[in-house]
Amino acid sequence: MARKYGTDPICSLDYAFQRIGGKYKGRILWHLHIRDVLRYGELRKILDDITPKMLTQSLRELEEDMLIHREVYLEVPPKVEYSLTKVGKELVPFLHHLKDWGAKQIRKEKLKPMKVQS
Amino acid sequence: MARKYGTDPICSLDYAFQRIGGKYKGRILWHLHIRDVLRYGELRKILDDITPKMLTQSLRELEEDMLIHREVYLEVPPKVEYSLTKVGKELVPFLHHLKDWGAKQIRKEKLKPMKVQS
DNA sequence: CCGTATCCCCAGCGATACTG
DNA sequence: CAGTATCGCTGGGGATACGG
Repeated sequence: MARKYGTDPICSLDYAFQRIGGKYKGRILWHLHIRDVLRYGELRKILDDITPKMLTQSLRELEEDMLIHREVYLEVPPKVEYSLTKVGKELVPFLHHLKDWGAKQIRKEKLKPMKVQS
Repeated sequence: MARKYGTDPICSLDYAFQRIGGKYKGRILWHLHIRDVLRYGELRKILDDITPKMLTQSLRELEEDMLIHREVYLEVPPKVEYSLTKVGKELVPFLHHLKDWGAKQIRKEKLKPMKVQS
């Protein structure tokens, strides 16, 4: 394999986007920040638009990039917990900022449709 | 059309990622921050791995989302300048920190290949 | 409960040529 | 100079079924 990402990163910004880009990674990191520790099934419920395949895939890549930690408990029934690593936690302020920015834009959009009026 | 993005955003974080995600948008915003104003041809040179199609497409979407401003000068030869809007500038701290984070990870990776040694 | 294994689709991206 | 127009590809993502 040797190529996890489509292309080599052009710069550090590119590098960062390759790691936290994708459809679900931002939200996964965010919820792990909010709840601190989450089990596989909990993540699946929270991100209720995700398939098991995509969830596993996203989690594996985040783990490989050292952004999250995976703790397996050898029990019956099995139990697996995910949490942010130190490196992953360093991204929290930025996710927060980005989230606030997004919320602000959404609020603005909601006020716009008034454009078409007499 | 009516659907510029594949899916409706699930939350504000999702919303934000839909706007600045994609392969080039982050870098475009970043360079507009650094250089303040850039012409089409200048952007094309700086992002030297981009095709005119992708550059135009990215710029149009960023403009539609009010993150950048497009100023056309009716001259011969034609001249078009791009710059960040107020809303776009609000993303700069985020991009800055994300870039620093990326740079830090890259530095770490460079020290790792020592793993395979006697 | 926590995942794999398959198969498939499509939107994002790329290459190239052309134009006001 | 600053873009369009066309066509083609490919890998990220989706649906569904199954396994330890």
